[in-house]
Amino acid sequence: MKLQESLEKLKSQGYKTTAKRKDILAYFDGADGYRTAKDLLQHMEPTYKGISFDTLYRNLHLFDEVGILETTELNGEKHFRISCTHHHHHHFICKDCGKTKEIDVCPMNEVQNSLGNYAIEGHKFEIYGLCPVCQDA
Amino acid sequence: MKLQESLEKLKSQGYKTTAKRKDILAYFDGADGYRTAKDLLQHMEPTYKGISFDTLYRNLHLFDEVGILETTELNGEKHFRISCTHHHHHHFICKDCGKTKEIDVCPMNEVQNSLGNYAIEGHKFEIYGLCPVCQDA
DNA sequence: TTTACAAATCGTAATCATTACGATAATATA
DNA sequence: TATATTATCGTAATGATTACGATTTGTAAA
Repeated sequence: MKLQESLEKLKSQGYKTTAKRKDILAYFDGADGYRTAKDLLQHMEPTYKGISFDTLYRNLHLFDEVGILETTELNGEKHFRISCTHHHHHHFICKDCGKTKEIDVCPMNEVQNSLGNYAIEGHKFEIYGLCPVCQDA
Repeated sequence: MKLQESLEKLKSQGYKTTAKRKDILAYFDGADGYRTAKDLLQHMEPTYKGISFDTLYRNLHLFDEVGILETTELNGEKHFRISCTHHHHHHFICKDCGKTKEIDVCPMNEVQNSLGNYAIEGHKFEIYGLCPVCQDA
C-alpha cells in the first residue's frame, strides 16, 4: 500500500490527517519491513520533540484496525509494517534489519481437509533468518 | 514427550529433580496444549503457597533450552507446551483452551528455492481458531 | 473565514509480563 | 552423612504497552 492510498483510506473513514500521521505512514512506506514502536519513536523524536508513546501506539493500532499496517510479534515486541494488499502471501523476515521478502507459498489449502470440524480464524507462516545484506555485515 | 522421559532428560544433563519440577512437568504432560506462566502459577499456588514467578520462569526457560518444552507467543504472552519429539510438524492452536492439533503439512520444502541467498534459521506455521469443544461452549 | 465540535495529542502514571538479585534451603553424590 | 552445587524465596527492577485528564488541533458547516 502506498502513502497516498493509506491517507485516503484514513480520511474516507472519518479519521483526521495530521502531520504526525503523515510522517508515521511515510516512515513505514519507506521501510519495506517490520519496525517497532521504539524504532518509530527514534525516527519521530527529532522532528517532534516530546512526542509520546501514547500517540504512537494509538496510531499504530488505529492503522492496524483500518488495515493500513499489519503486525507480528517477534521477541516479545510488536512489529509493524505497511500492509500488503495485492494478494495473499507470507514473509521471510530478517531478524537483523526487519526487512521482508515475499513468499508466495501458502500451505492453507492442503490443511483444510485435516481440520474438518475446527473453526479456522487465522494463520501465520513466517520464515526467520538473515537477508543477504545482513549476512555480509 | 512423556513425563518420565523428560525427568530423565533433566537428570542426564545434571539438573536436579525437585518436587516442583515434577509437578510442573506433570502439568504440561496432562495439558496437551499451550499454557502460560500464569496458568502454571494458578495450578501450583494451592500446593506451594508463595511460589515465585522467578522459580516458574527459570524452570520454563530451562525446560525450553533442554528441549522438554517448546514455546510460542500469543497475544503478547509466552505460551509453553510439552515438546513434540517424534517428527517435524506444526499446530492448530485453540485460542480459547490452548489445546493443539498436529498439522503434518510443512511448506518449507517448497520455499527453499525462492530464498536462494537468504540464511534460513527458523520458521513458524501456526493455525488459530476454535476447537470443536470450544465451538459448542 | 470563522465557529464549534469531535478527534488527536501531551505529559505522565499505571499495568502487565518478564527478568534479576542476594540470602536461604534443598538435592545428589562421594 | 557431608559438601558442593543447584534451586528457591521474597522482592524489586525492567521494558513494553496501555490509560487518563487536560489541552490542542483539524474538519466541515455556517
